Amino acid sequence: MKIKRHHEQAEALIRGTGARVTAPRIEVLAALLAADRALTHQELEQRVDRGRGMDRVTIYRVLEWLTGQELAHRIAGDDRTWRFNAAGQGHDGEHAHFQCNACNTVLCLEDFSPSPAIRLPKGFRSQHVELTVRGLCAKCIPSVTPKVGGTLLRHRH
Amino acid sequence: MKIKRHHEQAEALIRGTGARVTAPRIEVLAALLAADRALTHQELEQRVDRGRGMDRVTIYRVLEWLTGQELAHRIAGDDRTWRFNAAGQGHDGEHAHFQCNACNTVLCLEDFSPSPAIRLPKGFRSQHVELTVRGLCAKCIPSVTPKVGGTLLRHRH
DNA sequence: TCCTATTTGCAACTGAATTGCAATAACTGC
DNA sequence: GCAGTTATTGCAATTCAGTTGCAAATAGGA
Repeated sequence: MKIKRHHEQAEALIRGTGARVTAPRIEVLAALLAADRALTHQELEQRVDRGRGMDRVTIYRVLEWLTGQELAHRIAGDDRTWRFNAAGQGHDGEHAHFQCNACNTVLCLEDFSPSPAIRLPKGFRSQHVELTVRGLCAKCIPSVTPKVGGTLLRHRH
Repeated sequence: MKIKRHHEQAEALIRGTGARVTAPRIEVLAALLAADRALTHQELEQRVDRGRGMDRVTIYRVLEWLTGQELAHRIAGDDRTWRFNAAGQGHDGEHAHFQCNACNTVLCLEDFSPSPAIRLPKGFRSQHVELTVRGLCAKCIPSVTPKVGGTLLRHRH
């Protein structure tokens, strides 16, 4: 059973940090591990709040903690809400994100090739390069595709 | 006088859209044109609110309008606040952004070379590619540089 | 100068995220 | 296994960016 495995994996990862192993931490991380895309706090609340009444704030704090432990990534989307993603699933290091312009779904893409050389202003230091592709996901294309075809959607910046 | 020129330029740009030429629109756009980096709503409020009592909401609405007219870009930073940038200053089309991990300053970088080929999942469509470099700006490097040197700062994702 | 649709100002509201503090429960050592 | 300590959690209140509704003001055409 898959769900079970994610719980176990989550527990192991958390235990590995040396910090306390608690139900909220396990459940939140397991939910992230089980997801095939980045989840918002709200989505996590729904997936985790079954049975047990876990507080909203606890989820926020767990996510903050997971991010600090590098067990999760926090992604800033275009709609002012954070999205989270389990780390260590082949998505370590530099990688790109995709965000759908219609439903705002975010997911991680393959690691991308050495970033094109970008010239920074004098005295600046680069620490991390992020590449975000915006567009339409498979689910949303039908809903915006024109009847005849050919029209290009205008995009936001 | 530089400031004056930005006002005139702003007025011309706005007039060019065919819509009404109003003081708030001119002042906000002029402030964006005068800036060497992307400005938050708050920063704009400070720069524009001199003398005249321009409402917060008006600035929001002007920015929304400018963005719609493609006279400005809206950039999602890592701190849940929008930043705005006058368009048409050689920063049209695909370009990269830099955001400082310490002070959150955002600025536009040179247009970047054809985006590295990213494989999207089946059925997805790409509309816009964004590249963001995170790191430290010239002003913030002194404040975080270790005494002896060599330590690498851990970076957020 | 007058008219009308577009903009602006004001006030109230939303929704995500944060903070303070008391209550709870993991781990430690016995 | 049990008590003690300290990290976590739950709850309530708060912040902060951004949004909405509506009446008052005003740009630009007649």
